Amino acid sequence: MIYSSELIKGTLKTIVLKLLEDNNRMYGYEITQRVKELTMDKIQITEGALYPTLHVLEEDGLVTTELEYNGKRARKYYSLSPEGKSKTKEKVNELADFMNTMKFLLDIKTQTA
Amino acid sequence: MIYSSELIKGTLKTIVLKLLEDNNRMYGYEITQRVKELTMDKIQITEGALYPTLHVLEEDGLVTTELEYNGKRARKYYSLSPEGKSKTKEKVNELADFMNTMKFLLDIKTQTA
DNA sequence: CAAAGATACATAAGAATCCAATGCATTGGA
DNA sequence: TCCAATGCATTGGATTCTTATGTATCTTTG
Repeated sequence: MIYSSELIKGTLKTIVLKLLEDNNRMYGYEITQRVKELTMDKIQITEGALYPTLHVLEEDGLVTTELEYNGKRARKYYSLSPEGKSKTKEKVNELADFMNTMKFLLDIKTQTA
Repeated sequence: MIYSSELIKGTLKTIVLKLLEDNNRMYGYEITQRVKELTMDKIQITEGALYPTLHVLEEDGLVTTELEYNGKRARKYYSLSPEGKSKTKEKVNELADFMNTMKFLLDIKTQTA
């Protein structure tokens, strides 16, 4: 099963921030592969979605970047800034809370009609 | 806490379908109030989001409608069609699975670097 | 050694979805 | 009598993702 794309909306930024929190620094392609691997192919982040998101995170000062080379192959490493770290905690907490709320909604069987 | 709007995206349709499954039939305003009440004001569905969603569900044949009057006050009741019922199970299962995946992602603390 | 696939960055046009604002009308209570 | 709540709905705009495309390098395989 691959999740319908609408489900991914709104969670991408939080996923990226969380991965960066856990891994110190990562580059774009690595993020797509890591997510694919961790979710057993259920979530496949496309590059067209990821790169704009990373750029926004950078503009907002939540991540810093370092460009490095493996031979001639460029890699742009992303790391959380101090603001990024606190923002990550916020976003992760919010998403965890949201999921609890959703779980509650989905579990409801009967209603006072 | 009110969830940032991005989080609601992608889950609205499933929430509405699930509520209709549990309650047999509901009208628009009732849905907004029920969600607000069930989530302790954390999820507030705006009418500009709800009505287009309901109309799409109707176009897709997932819900049927009945217009009724309380005095002169019109109420449009929505009910699941047979397709709507099976679609609801699909969507709820998908969302439950997605939430498990997200929970897994958010719980990860250390990574093989 | 040539070709194909994987790695690695990026942008652009369009679709989808939600938000904020607005509008109209009715009902109930202060 | 007036305001808040109820109840429907639409519109313009913003945000966010998808699909498609582009460039280039590295690695593996026939």
